[in-house]
This record gives sequence, structure tokens and C-alpha cells, in this order.
Amino acid sequence: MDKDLAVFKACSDATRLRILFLLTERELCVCEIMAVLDMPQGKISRHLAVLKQYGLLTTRRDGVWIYYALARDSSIALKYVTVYLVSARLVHERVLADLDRLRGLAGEGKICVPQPSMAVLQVDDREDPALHGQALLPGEGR
Amino acid sequence: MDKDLAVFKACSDATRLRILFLLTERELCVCEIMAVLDMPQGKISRHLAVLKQYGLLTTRRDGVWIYYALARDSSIALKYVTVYLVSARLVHERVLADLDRLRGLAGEGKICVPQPSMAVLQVDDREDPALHGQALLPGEGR
DNA sequence: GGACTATATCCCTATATTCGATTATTAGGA
DNA sequence: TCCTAATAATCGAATATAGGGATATAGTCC
Repeated sequence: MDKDLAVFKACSDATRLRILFLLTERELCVCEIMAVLDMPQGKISRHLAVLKQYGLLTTRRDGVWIYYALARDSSIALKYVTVYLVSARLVHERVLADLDRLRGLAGEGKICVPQPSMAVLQVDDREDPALHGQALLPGEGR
Repeated sequence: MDKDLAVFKACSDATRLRILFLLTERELCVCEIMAVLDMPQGKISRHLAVLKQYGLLTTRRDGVWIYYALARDSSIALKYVTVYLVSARLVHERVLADLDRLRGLAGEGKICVPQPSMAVLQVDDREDPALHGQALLPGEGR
């Protein structure tokens, strides 16, 4: 139960929740999250560390950049939180704005220029992904 | 998004999470929860107030007793948390022990003697209730 | 090696959360 | 009306968490 509790603790902060929503789109490096949320680097980095420590994120280093992605199957709660994130991402105004800003970043050279990430969310939003089928995250085939 | 955030804050405490698991069984009064968790009254009452304030619980007064029950449809996050609770309740040792203790209470006169609650969880545990069908809470027909 | 960039970590302060202990409130019964 | 049981609310102390600012680390390129 402790792992599940950790998942809820991780989600109980507005900044971390926004980060999690962003990561339903694709894996991201710190500088991208900084740019989208318009927050100082230390703050983003700290929250990412918390999320990773609680088992919600995995990291992958690619040169200078460190990519964060949603972890999978690390606990029961995370499974349902992930389904929640995918379901709610198109509902909340603030999340929609964040996702728009994220898409507007690519290739404009505003910040760092990370590797282009090809992953795209493969969810069929016409159905409720939570109740009628497993929600898909980037890189996950059906 | 604030309502969803409140749900996660509500779940980010071990005691409150245990209470929520207990409430998947049926509505409960404070004294029952006290007895099952073996915690002082003030503590239980305080956590119940938090859960109610965050929109996860509803209350019903019946004479001296106040019954707490899981709220429904108060936010997107609560919907998924409820599905999580119903799915995980039979997995975690501690939750199983709590539920056993709860069932062992009835009619033994150990504590207060609340109205017998008839509601029983109507979940078909052979299926994954989260992904293949809506989980049912007490009093909810299919 | 030196400069530069992306990221992590540390220190410190402000704020929030949790808890035990106590007191207040409310309803029911003698 | 007084008493009792169930529940809520308050207070103060201890702890946890979040934030800004500064510094440290680790790759990359020259």
C-alpha cells in the first residue's frame, strides 16, 4: 500500500500534476517543461526528482539532456492515475493550454533543442479510454 | 483541475487512504472506523472532515451517529480513485486486515451499535472492474 | 583543458500538515 | 432538566513540504 500512497503524494501538488499531464504527450526533458510551465529550473528539477523517487517517472539520458517519461506498472495506483491523466487531459483548461504551449515549442529554438521525439499519444478519444479499453501512452501499441 | 488536485491531496495520507478503503465496503460511522483502525476519535474525525471538505465523502445523520460514505461524480479524479479503491482493496494485506476487522465488529457490542447497514459491495471480482466495467459501490445497481 | 549548457543539489525561510490533548456541540434517554 | 454517548472543533508543538537563490555536477564542443 505504501507504493500506492507514494503515488497519491506525488500527485498532490499542482506543479507535479501539470508535469504529469505534459508527460502523457511524450517524454520530455527538463528545459521543455521549464519553458511550458514558465518556472525556474531548480523548481522543475526538484519536482521531477520527487516524481521519480515515488516511482512515477523513469529517466533516460541522451547527451546533455535527461528525458523523463511516465513509468508503467510500478504500482496499482499508478495504473489508475495514468488512465486518469489520459482521460482528463482534454478536459481541464489549464492542461489544454499547457499542451498547446508544448506543441508550439518544437523547432523554434526558444530553448534547448532536444532530439525530436516521435512518440504521439495513440488514444482514441472518441471513447472513454478508462472504462472501455486500456489507455495508451506514447510508444505503447495496441 | 483544482477539484482533482484536492482528491489526490485527500488520498495522500495513510490513515485517510485506509478510511477510503473501508468505505468501499459500506457507509460507516466514526466509532466503527475508530474501532477498526484503533485510533483516537479526534484523529479519525479530523481526517473525515478533510475527506469531506475535499469532496470525497458525503454524510448522513441518523440520531447520534453520523454516517460517512464515498461521494460519487464530484470530480473526474474521484471517479478513477474509486475504481482504484475497489480494485486494490483485495490486494493489500493491510486493507484486507482492516476489512476483516470491520466485518468482525457487527453485533459484538464492542463499541457503539449503529444501524445495521445492508449495503454490500456488488463487484464481480473475477473481472478487472476498472478496465472492463464500471466498478460498483454499495447501493449502486448494475 | 576551458567554456558552455543542461541538470541536480544545497541552504534557508515560509508555509502547510499532522498529531495529542482538551474542550465544545449535539442528540437521546432517564 | 441533567446525564451520557457520539462527534466536532480548537490549541500548541513537531514535522514535512515548497520555494527562491546560489552552487555543484556532468556532458559537449572547441
